[in-house]
Amino acid sequence: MAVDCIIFGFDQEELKILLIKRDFDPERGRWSLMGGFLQNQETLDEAAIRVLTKLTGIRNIYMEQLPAFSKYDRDPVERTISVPYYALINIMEHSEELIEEYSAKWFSLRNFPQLIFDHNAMVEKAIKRLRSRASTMPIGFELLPEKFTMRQLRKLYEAIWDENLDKRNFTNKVNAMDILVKLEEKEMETSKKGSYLFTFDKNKYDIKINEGFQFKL
Amino acid sequence: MAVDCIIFGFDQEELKILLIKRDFDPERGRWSLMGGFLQNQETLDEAAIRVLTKLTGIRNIYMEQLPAFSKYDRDPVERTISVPYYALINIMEHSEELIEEYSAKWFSLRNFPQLIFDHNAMVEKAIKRLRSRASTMPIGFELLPEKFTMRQLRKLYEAIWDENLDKRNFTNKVNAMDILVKLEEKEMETSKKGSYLFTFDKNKYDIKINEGFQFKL
DNA sequence: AAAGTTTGGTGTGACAACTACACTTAAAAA
DNA sequence: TTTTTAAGTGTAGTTGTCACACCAAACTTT
Repeated sequence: MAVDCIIFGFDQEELKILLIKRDFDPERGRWSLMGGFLQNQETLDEAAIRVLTKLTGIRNIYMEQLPAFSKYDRDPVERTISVPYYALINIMEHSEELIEEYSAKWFSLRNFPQLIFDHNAMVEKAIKRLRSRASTMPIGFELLPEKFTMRQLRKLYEAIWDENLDKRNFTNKVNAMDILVKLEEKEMETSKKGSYLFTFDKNKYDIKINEGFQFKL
Repeated sequence: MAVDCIIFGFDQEELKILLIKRDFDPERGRWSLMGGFLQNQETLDEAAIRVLTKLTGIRNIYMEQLPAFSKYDRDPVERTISVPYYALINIMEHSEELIEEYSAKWFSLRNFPQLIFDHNAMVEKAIKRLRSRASTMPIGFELLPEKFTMRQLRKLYEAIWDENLDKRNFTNKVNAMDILVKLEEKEMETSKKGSYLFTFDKNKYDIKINEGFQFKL
């Protein structure tokens, strides 16, 4: 039993995945998802957390289990059933050292290499799941820094769904949900005028959920 | 590695699950889900199909995998990771003989016994998944006979979501999707006037899906 | 044969949500 | 001072959703 992690990040207005270059057999030298075998007394979730932290150095990563891949010859060495997890991280927080240690690299989702075994299929499934989850759960914020602009948020959703979104409608929808806090602070990098920063108010969100609110984008 | 099946049926305007009374150890005599161990060269899906057919006698059962249960001591005998599958069957088609062979019984979802291990949690997860799937995919028909009345369809969704639905709005919504065929035939059991029978037009549905249609109830 | 009972079948108006769409503002750069 | 760039904002038209009530058909009862 193994777990494999599809690690998503968001940078340069693009979705990225973190892949490792294998320096071990089989398939040494090829690109693959970061994975690991299930250990004694460990749940699958725990194994995934272990693998994720090992590669990124981050704790408390958002992740979700996907359906298992179980074809008996999917791994040529020995029968391995792999449970994929997709994970969302703030790409700025990962540890450069660890990434180097594992010869890992961020790839744009639009253009990444062929992976070993059935890992490409796992990535496909992960994207699909991410797309549908992002519509109904506030998981997008996991991919952004603590403070973010409306533009970043919109570009993120455009990247996830691979479609353009109307600026005003998007802002209106997000504001209508009333789960963000608009800060005094402005971000001055991407424009001369500067744009206000927001944070996700998890507390307020939880309260609203209890009152029957439903996230929807 | 094992699979466990949450088998749903619909009868008497109620959702039911099919449970077996174990005549083997451990937990002999208690109620549980029907399950089985993964065999050589078999995928998890194939294992689930095998288990489902063994108990119901039906082939081509709709089923979907749920996240694995992997606590290391969930099974007291030996470490077993179990992948639950929920399945939807037309309750009229199951084989009475097989059910007897396995001392299986249909229970109302509103009132079924404590199950072994973590099986109750599996049922919980299955219900949740069924509820959300039923909103966006035409899987309800799997629980009904080939020909069904509007009332049956509505009562089914009322049972799945555990809420009352307005008769006219439901009919309007379903008709607006235009994926059912209204037959000449009437069903005369439940009313004096008789009510028209419908079938799900899978073909038409597939065509509409390709054109961008999205099932929604 | 008339009245009663039961379930089937149908339409509309009010309200909410969604979509398309364009100009002004702030600040830095030229 | 002008130009450039992205930020920020509102509305009208349309579509979808929801609440809601009566007549029809056929059998049962008296």
